[in-house]
Amino acid sequence: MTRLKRTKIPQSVVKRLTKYLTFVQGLRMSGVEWVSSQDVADALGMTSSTVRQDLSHIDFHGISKRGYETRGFHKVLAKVLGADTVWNMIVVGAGNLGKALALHEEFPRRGYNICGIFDNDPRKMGRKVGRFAVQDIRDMPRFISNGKIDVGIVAVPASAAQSVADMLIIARIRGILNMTLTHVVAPKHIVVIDSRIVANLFELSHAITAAR
Amino acid sequence: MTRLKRTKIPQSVVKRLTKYLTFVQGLRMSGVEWVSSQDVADALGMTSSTVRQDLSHIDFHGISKRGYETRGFHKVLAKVLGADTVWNMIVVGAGNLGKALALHEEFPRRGYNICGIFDNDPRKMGRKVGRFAVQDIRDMPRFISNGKIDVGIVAVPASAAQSVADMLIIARIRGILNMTLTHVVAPKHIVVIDSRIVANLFELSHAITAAR
DNA sequence: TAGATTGTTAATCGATTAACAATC
DNA sequence: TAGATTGTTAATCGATTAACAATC
Repeated sequence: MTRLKRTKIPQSVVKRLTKYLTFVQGLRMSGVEWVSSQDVADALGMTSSTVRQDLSHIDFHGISKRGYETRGFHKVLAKVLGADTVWNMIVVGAGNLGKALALHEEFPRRGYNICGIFDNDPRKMGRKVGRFAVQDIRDMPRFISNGKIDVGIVAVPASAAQSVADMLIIARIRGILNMTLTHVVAPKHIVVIDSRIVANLFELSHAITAAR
Repeated sequence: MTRLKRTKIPQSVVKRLTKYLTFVQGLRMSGVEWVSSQDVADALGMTSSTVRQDLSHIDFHGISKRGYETRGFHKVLAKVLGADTVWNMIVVGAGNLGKALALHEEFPRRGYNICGIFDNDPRKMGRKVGRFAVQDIRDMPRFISNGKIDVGIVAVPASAAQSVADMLIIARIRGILNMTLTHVVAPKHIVVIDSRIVANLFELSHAITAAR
């Protein structure tokens, strides 16, 4: 039974672990059984030193001359990232983005189950999004406590982001995926991760502009 | 006329500039005319030192005792991030996520215009996504060169990500927004920014798990 | 065995924070 | 003026890379 290490893994390392997970999963699907730190580094554009240093945060070991067994590698990465368990999520905001996320097959395929979608617009309530009917946001707190919901995805207009986050926090959600541009404030026992697509577009247009 | 500085701005700084832009835009909308580095830091959960250090990369200056004028601050951030110009984008992949992105009002509102959506599935071709008909991916290269397309959003299954990216690269796209989990390889004159929502979910479930 | 590759320590590099003189 | 706040230099902190002994 693989045990997690006590020490906190830096966020920079966690971000790379998500890349390793995807890469190693691909290798397994191709039937590759062993991979070296250099292989990983080459595929993902980094140094083998970084790969080995990152793995030192994890209770998993390679073998000299052979590298890492993909099976165990994949398994431990999934465990460390929480990708080996099932998570219950709700989507708040039934606009185009919220609806798409509620329908995104990739999430349940990976154990991130959508359990409901909420909005505050009465005209949207009851409308079907796949197998879900849009629910009144006022029913959200009860839904969270009844359904053991772990994660709330915030896909509302920026102006409503903080108040929706506050509702989620009061309802004792464990984590928030913030899809809005707004910075969301939360007590530190609640995890907030930003997934701000427009901010990524800013980064992109900056880099294009800056390239000469 | 505001001039951009010569030196390259570190990516860590650029990421924070996107937060400043959103925050300062909100201030302007509320009619606030001046903001101090401490105000920004408090709102976004960082130190005032970081804010001032970040601004040293930019050709914009505050005034002792008053801080920064929001109008100029907003303007220079928009300029540095390329948010003050119009960008032409296409979406590749007409699944739920691709369709939602093609419909996302936030993008054109901010100058990131969707110009078309492509897929390789003949059953999807011709179908309407808002005002767009899904086009054959084989017509993509010509569309890019004819339409002065700057950015390609890759919203296809992970297995197709690299080959789609290669098509975009050959067609001389300037930047790629990668929505898939896969690492995308590109020559260094092509900007690739990852916006991997599932990876953000991994980060989230890791953090929830790691919190004791 | 010989040599490839790990795991870890040490060196380097970069990013964040602290401190403070300049200044409005 | 007095004091708040900038801009920048220096100090600290953390992350990445290099190097190499251990080892399979």
